[in-house]
Amino acid sequence: MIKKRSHHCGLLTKQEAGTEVTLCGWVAKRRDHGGLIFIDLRDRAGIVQVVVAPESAGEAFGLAEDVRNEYVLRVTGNVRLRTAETINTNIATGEIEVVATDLEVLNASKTPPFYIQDGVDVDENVRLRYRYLDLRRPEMQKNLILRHKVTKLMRDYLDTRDFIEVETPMLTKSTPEGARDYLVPSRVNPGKFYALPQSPQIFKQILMVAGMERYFQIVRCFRDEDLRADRQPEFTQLDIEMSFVDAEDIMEMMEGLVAFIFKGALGKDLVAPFQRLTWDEAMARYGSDKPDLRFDMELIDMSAAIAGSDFKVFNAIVEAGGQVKAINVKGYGNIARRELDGLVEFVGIYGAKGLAWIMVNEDGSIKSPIAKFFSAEQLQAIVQAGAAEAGDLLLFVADKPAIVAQALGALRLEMAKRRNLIDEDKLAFAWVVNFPMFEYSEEDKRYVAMHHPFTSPRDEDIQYLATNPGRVYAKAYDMVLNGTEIGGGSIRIHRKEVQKEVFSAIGLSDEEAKEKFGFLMDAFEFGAPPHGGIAFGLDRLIMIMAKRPSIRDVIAFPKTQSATCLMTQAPNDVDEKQLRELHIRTNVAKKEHKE
RNA sequence: GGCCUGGUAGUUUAGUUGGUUAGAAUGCCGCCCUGUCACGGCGGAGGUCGUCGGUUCGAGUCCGAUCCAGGUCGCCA
Repeated sequence: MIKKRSHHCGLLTKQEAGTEVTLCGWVAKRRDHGGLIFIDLRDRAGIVQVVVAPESAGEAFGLAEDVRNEYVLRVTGNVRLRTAETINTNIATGEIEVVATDLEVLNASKTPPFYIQDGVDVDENVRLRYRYLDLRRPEMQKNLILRHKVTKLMRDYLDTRDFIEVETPMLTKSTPEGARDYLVPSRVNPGKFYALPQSPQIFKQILMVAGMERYFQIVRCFRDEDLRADRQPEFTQLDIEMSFVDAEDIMEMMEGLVAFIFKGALGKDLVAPFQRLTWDEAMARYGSDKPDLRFDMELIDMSAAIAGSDFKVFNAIVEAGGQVKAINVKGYGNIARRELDGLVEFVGIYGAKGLAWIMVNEDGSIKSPIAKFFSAEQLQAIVQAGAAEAGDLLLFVADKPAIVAQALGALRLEMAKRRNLIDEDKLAFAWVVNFPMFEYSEEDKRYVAMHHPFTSPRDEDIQYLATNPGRVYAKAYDMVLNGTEIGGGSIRIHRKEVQKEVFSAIGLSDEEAKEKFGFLMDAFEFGAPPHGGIAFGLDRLIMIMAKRPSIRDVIAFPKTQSATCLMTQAPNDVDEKQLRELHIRTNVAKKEHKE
């Protein structure tokens, strides 16, 4: 007799012993002893052992003999306590088993290309092609469930604080400033294109003008740029905007949100407020605007210690406005020469032309190819500045400040990994505040907005907008967790004059500004409230919470590094007819690539 | 666009200075097995060595090109 599912496999306990249950799930494993068959049956909740024996199961036994991995079964049977010798402590339901009385094969399955279990080491090609099997693995299901929990907690937290979730358009206007847009041709407007949003930035600001006061949206965003472990062409943001607040109000609200999420989803208590670092300080001490604060190894400025030496290389760089900085890799004075050569190459990736080193031997003597350029006193000063003790290794980069920061910042992370200094259980939150408003683009020969051009300059810096954009700092803040930027936002400009000055500072003429953002400028003339907000990268946040190395593991159907989907084969060729309707002709030779 | 790593049975992989029939584990198939949970025993099938071209008497191995995946620099307001 066919019965409806009564329980989940993974949730059965000793409580159910002696009762009849009906389970539905997939065959994780079959162990056939000839006259007795064990089936590990798996559903979303977990695994339970089903025992099929001729004396209790009758005709079900015959069916069980032909069952294979990943067959879909419905099993009715009686829950029984296992005898002491047969208890399996490795699974949650190991103290019980289900003695089948009836079994129905709901569907057969081909032999899967890989094991449906955790910790499998399978090529990403195969995992992505058979994503539905990859997602059937418990750890992947756990990731998606965690993601669901987090977005629910976000909605709960924001709802109780009077935020309104509003949807903004997916088909919107291209704004070439910033990342490349994904474009969508318009059939009814020949030759014209929509852009998929890089973020709902302008819409959420307009929602503030509209008087929503507190807005949020869990929203897909699109950027047509190269992919990374933590970058996908479509990704999800928790987008937030508030009126009548300052930066502190927003940061405080977001600390509360993050604490609520970590408590609710992982049971972890966070200590707020988080550490605050100015951008200048973060760059100086860690060489990064998203420092990993789970370990120390700060960058040390050696300019004073090396002053007056005979080392022409260092002197020339300092005279040209450069820096000499170092990190102290504790206890690594015994590094192999070969590895040291590798480090020179490593910093080269980031534009550093060299890497100098000083080892402090166990007897306190110095070993270094640059030691000869310094007097004994100078060497002593360098060792002291670097707080180097016997057995330590000092690594120096001398270059323009940006390159020193980049190279030494990356080297700091690399050495921490090699020295195993990173506590994977640690959660190091911080705010990086006071970003520069602009950075100079060598490529475009002009200043560009570091955050985005709607970010408000600090009040005291507005006076320099026209004369010296380089010294203007912004009311911008990033939330950093374990060296990853998980959120970034700012107080916005709500006055038209200031917005105009900012546009002009980045070389945007009145006409261009009007053409690109005229509707925003117009809106600002109708009582725009002071406002600000933030956007969190949901994928990155979940990635860290799930302790995964890539956001691909927390996105159900991610793209490969070349932005394709191995399961659906997107993107693909389309019919001539479709292109004609869209008034589009490509200049790519047919069948030139891809098969 | 640059640099780096990898591509060998379904899967994970070994493969030496180029040399006979490309080896293992696991999975799969068949037979046996009533307390296993990485079940066990016996037997078996399964490979265009990513693709194309070149060097060579001979290429999984060397060279060139190319495709795919991953990492990374640039890029990502």
